[in-house]
Amino acid sequence: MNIEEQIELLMQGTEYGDEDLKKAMTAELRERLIFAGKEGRPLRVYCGYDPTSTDLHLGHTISMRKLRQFQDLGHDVTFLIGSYTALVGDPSDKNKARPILTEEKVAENAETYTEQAFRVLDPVKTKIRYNGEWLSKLTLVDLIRLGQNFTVQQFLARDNFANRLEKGEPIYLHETFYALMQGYDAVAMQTDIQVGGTDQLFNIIVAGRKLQEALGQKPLVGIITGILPGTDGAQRMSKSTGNIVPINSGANDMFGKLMSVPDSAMGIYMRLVTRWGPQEIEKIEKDVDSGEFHPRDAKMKMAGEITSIFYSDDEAKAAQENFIRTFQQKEIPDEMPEFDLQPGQTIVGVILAAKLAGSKSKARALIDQKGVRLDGEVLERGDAVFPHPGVLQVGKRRFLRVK
RNA sequence: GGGCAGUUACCCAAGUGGCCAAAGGGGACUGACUGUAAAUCAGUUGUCAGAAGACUUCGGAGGUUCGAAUCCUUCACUGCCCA
Repeated sequence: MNIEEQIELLMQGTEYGDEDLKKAMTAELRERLIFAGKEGRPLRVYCGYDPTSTDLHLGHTISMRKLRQFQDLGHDVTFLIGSYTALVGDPSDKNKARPILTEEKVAENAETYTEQAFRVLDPVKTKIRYNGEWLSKLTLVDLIRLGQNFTVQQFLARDNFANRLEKGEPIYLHETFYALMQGYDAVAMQTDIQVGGTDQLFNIIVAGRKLQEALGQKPLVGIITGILPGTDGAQRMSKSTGNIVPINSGANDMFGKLMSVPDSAMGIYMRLVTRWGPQEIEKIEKDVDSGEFHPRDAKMKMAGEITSIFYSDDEAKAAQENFIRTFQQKEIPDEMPEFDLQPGQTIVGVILAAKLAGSKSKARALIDQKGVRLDGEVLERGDAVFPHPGVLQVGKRRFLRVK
């Protein structure tokens, strides 16, 4: 791959919110790549992760995909665990202050986090470091010196702070430390390239670069990846909005969730999550536009590609077949949870016991709405004794084999 | 430290003594339509009861009243202004 092709790939799916900034970063990236080629030294690339949760979803993997692209091009990638920054809680992606985690919890989370991350990254080529390594050594004086590089106005200009200020919501002082700490990470690792989401724009472009410059280093190049919308296609994928595609919930589930993503979000999913490069993606989009490729089939291809990143190719293929059978041909899926019927148990009782509804009222409502079927027959009376063993379907996608 | 305002269901938000299980919106769920897409239409959304109805809920605790989300006291939390 020549330099321009590398740049095209590495800038795929980036989002700077400002053309000039993007141009500047592209130019600096080019400069670095040329430099690296001449010196014969790989670029030092990192992305930081706060192990605040352990259930990773597709949104978490975007920056990992980007790191992987650097890895595949032979660069030196560090997976930085924000053991110390997690203690503060990043204000960037929330409009509320985050609860502070304990050190034990952070260590515990880090383990499951990296294990999942290595489905995207190359484990052999990845360095893992913890930012507590250097942040724990900073003294109050050091912190004050770091703080001298920034003004309060710069912080207040950030979207999430400005919003909260306007809405009259609290902004805690310690939240402003976060950017300083992250900027110092870049200094401590003598970073060439830092990868992060648009929510990290300030932390990367302002804090990291400024501190490096102040401390006599060449300011890093920020690769700012776009935000992945959730399965609703609109809001950012996040656990609290409930629109996530978890990476650990099985191939069938992943495939199905990806198929439920609106068409409008396909482009960004392809750019941010798949292993495909710019040419492949453009071809798919062109064929869909011209009507040669049915959007549904394009989405299936995408869902298959993504599923096979996290599971084996065979599992991905099986998930696709299962999807076609269940939803396109309306047959029952080959795998579903099982339930042992107790004598005398009512229909509502079974739904409740199998946790297909949260309360009796909800279960009754589902039955009233004709949302409950047994072997394809709509069940009318919830209080009746469960008629006979069979496949119970609640809503469109929940199945239960009652024995 | 002082003054003022606020805290309502998953979220936003109306409600200022009975007609309040609590308007409206969002979200979620179900059905129709479909490509399990989007859009659209109809419905559901505290718990229990087959219906009538009963019970628990409006930041926490206590009180006034026949009756409180609404009034009083107190505590906690948040914001704004002043220092």
